[in-house]
Amino acid sequence: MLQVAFIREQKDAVIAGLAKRNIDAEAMVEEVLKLDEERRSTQSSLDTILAESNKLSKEIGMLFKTGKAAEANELKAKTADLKESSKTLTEKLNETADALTALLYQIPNVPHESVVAGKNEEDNEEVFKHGEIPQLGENALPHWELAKKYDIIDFDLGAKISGAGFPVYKGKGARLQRALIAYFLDKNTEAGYQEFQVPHLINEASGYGTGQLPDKEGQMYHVTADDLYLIPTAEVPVTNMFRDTMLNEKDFPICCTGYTPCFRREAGSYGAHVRGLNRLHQFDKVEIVRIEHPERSYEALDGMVEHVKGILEELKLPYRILRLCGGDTGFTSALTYDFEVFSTAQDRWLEISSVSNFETYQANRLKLRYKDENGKSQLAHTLNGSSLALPRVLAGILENYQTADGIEIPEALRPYTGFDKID
RNA sequence: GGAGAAAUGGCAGAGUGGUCGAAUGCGGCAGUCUUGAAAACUGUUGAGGGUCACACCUCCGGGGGUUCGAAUCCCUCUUUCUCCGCCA
Repeated sequence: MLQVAFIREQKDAVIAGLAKRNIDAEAMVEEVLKLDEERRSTQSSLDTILAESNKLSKEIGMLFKTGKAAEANELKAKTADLKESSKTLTEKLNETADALTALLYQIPNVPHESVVAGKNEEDNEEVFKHGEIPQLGENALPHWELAKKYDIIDFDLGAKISGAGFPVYKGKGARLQRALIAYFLDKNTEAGYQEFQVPHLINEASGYGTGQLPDKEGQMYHVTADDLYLIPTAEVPVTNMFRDTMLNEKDFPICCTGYTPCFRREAGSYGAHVRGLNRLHQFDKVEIVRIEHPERSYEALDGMVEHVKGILEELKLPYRILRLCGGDTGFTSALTYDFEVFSTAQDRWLEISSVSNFETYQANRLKLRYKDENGKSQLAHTLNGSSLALPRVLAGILENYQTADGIEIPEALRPYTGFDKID
């Protein structure tokens, strides 16, 4: 969430920034400032009462110690009023603070200055494009047909044991998937990211920490018996490792990578555009997460973008990079670049990575701070990106590498698959 | 799942109702000494709110309670450890 002090000092910039998301934030911002004002004045009144009450308690203690019980009891009587008003004020303080927090949870991050105003994906800016789109001719098949033809992914079998959106990978399909995971993890660790294996179920506090809760509650699978959520992305457990953490400047940068399955309910998503691997309830993803010094986070974001570019170029997949417009940028993000691979047989771009800088938005919820050179604690910046989301990369490979008699395996993956063709 | 023990500052570890935000040690930082370093010595060193700055308030795993007063007593939750049971 945004810091109240930031809203107070940069009110106009906050409103102008949120306008790029098509949000008229003026009323919310005014309400935040009002609640904050109220919170502080209530706190101050309460402090005065508590100070008085602490003073009396100490005096009572001294009196008892020196054997003046009568005087002590006299003072005791005086504390009753203080107690009553401190109780009332505490209640009011809690109400105000809760209302303030609840409101702050509803305000998304302020977009970076480079982000353009826009409503939806149509307003995103293409900032980079690379690779030749292969000419496959009339007989090119979409990946779900290829999956059937070569018997490498079985959607019906998954539907039988779980439901739609839970594919079963078979044989060379399963092996290709495993190869991609290993390949991505190796690329990431070579680039200096430390590998982690993290829990796939998270508690409520973690959901709040990275911003999935409360606003995306419906997107996650909720295991009610134990009040845990299935992770929608490794971002959640990985970033939450740093919840309630005080870092030193020399700890930066912190670079993590991890492979996890991801679970998303994707309620209400049906139709042709979600066919095959395009949108799933369970999919695999290798994620990179960075914790950065605020002054270097955009440099880090660029570095992450370059890193993902390197992988896609090694896989020789045609791709483009979009800088998301205000309306399409995720709730918690200040700046997001989406990577899309061109899926030849479907004749459309598929999002395969999303690289974001959250600045202090997550860190504020997470209480993820560091000590600056003056010994003052400051919020760190958090970033993350996919490198990469498996199903659509797989779709891209199947479709772009198909030939009349099989699917070629990209050169870079062959050491991992152990075969160079699916046929 | 059953029985018991525990949770204190970056770490270790005192503290069982009243000048305790918390002894002590280690670590960190600054200084003295040294050509420099180490060692030794001296000082300093938790977080949040609040203030121009002080004052002041809150925090001893989380939440609630008792009390004029709680790190200390009670309830509850979570986590860790030991023993038993079950188990990939």
